[in-house]
Amino acid sequence: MNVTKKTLLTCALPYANGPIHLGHMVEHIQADIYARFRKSAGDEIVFVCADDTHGSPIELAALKAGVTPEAYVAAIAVEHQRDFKDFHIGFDFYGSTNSDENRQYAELIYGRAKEAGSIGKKEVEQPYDAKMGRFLADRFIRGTCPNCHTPDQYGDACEKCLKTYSPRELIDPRSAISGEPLVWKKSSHAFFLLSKHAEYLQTVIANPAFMNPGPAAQLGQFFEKGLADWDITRDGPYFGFKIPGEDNQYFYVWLDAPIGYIAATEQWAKKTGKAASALDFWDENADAEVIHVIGKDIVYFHCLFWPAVLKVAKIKRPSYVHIHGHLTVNGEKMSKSRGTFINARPYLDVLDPNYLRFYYASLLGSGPEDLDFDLTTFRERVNAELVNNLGNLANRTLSLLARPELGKTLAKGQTETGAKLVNAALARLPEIREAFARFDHRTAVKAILEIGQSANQFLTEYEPWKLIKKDVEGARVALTDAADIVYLLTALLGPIVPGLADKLAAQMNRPKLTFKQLEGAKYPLLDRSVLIGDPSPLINRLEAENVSPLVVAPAEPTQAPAKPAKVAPPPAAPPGDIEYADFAKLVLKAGRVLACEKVPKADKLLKLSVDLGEAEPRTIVSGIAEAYAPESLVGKNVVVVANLKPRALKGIESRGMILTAGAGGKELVLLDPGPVTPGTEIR
RNA sequence: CGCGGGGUGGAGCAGCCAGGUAGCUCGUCGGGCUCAUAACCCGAAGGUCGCAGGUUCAAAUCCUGCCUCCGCAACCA
Repeated sequence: MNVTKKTLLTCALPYANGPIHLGHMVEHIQADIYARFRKSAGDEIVFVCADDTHGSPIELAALKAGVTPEAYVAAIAVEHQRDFKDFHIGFDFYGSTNSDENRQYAELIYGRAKEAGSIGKKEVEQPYDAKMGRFLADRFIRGTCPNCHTPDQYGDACEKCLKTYSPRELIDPRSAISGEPLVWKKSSHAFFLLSKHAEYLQTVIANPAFMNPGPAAQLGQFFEKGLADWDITRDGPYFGFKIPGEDNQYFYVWLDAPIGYIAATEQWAKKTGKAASALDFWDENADAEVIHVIGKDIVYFHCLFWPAVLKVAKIKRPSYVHIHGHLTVNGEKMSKSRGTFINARPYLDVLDPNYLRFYYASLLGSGPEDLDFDLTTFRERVNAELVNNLGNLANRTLSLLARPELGKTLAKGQTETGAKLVNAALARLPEIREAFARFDHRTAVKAILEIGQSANQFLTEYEPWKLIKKDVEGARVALTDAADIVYLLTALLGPIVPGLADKLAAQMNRPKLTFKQLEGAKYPLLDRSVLIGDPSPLINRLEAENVSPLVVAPAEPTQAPAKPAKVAPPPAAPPGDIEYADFAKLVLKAGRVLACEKVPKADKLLKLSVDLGEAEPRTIVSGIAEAYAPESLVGKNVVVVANLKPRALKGIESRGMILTAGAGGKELVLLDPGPVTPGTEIR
């Protein structure tokens, strides 16, 4: 990646059907750090993003909410932008894929792909709801299982006998939306002929300057199987752009979503006048770089489809795709049922964004590894490194200088020891620059911490708090040298925690430094004739009670999202309190385990026979096999939800649910109702 | 043989791609300092770098095999 050219930087477009969460922030914070660093270094870089607004999930969500899709995504856009702004994400522009600019570029690109012979037509026959006038995805189809004849099963698999099939095999298939019988309808779809570009794509992804070799190797399997052509048509009703020359057909959302990068650039150009058009960056021959920052889940789209589409459309392909890992919370995937799904807004309600920015920066390397958000680690790391090392350095230095004896005045002279201290810090700049430039933010953080430590050591050595009692000028000299390092931190911390860098600069009563200024600089950095300002603690320590509200009480599981395949998993608003009447619906009973065995070919399931004081023992399948050996359960008393709708698991009908406490997997204990008669109701 | 990622002092991680001093945060123990946000500074204890082979003057790092853990997917009502 050539860092001297003007650069366009993008984040993946968040899908406009749910709020921004801390997983999104991993991406946006690391990209923002990169953008701020490049700007501080004097490079020309434009940072854009947009909401991804099209597709069936949004169309149907709007339908359900009783608003137009346009109104639906407009409301989400306001929330998204507020969340990003409050995390200090400094976009130059934040747009929407539902824009005129995006339509124009989508049509342009489609037209050029067609001219280039990369669009094919194919007749496809799909399930159709005649009453609603719409084609149906498998999950919107219900019917009787062709294998076991259980009624009301999904279009692709039976929950009872677990056989998978195609909707065509279903007996009496109906639309889940209207209940109307399914019909099959033919439709002619446009396909992007990806298979024609296999050779080109293989050379693109093999270039280590284009993408990380790990994910590139994973893409290799697609070439082995042969690249599948890509259906880019969706029949109406659909929320998206109509395909030119077609009646009721739209571009598939994944076609126009990345084109949103170009459209957002165009919108930025129009708004600011800083470029004639998006083509200043995106033209095949433009003297510019395009960098995408994406999660490892959407590598396929960005590294295979997208370069091929751009090539046939004669548009510049990205020079670098930076792939990052996902966020885990307490070592596991974020989970609503465990209360570890943390949205951006609830975080902002309780904590300063700089804590999270710093924490992420301290963990982010240049590879695609996941990173973990653990409340204790988060708190300790932020306290030790940001608050104690750096924040406290600034505070102890400035508050001494602000004492009446010194009167906020800096020393005039220079010292050898000061020169040594400051020049040693300046000598680290090339390494810090290189780290930021390859998104290796944690290496930069480490170097910055070492600079902070050097100044703390310096203060311990010269003890200005002692000197001030007998040699006021000596104290002033030592503190002035330390303050040079504090001032230097305004530049180094700027990309990572911009809010704190600004605050620090204000306390020093002068503008914050840029990387560019720093790179030509030598000791002394401070203009000695300017007084410092009023010091105060830069940022407070995090106590356990500050962070504990982040992990909320487990929310009730929402309806299972069938196929979450988009950029952003859509978190629904957590339900509030329930009525007593809802609780009263539950029938909880004590049961005794009569027999227990492992379910074959299932790691987590045990099949139990439980006496509930009824005529027959119940068969219950429970996901506790990792925590309990089957034989250890026989004779135990357990708490059972007795009136849960029966459900087939691995082909066995489970009639009830056994209650446990704990995170799941191995960390899980059975609730014990005590020595009561089987069948005793629990209230 | 499904795909992928790990196994480094008590905990969590970096170092591995470009072999040559085992590093960081927390914790433990001892000391210093007392300006600062119970902070800062110094020192100590503690590691067969999962196991076994191989390459090499030299392996945490490269190669081979094995063990093991964790994600994803299929079963957590």
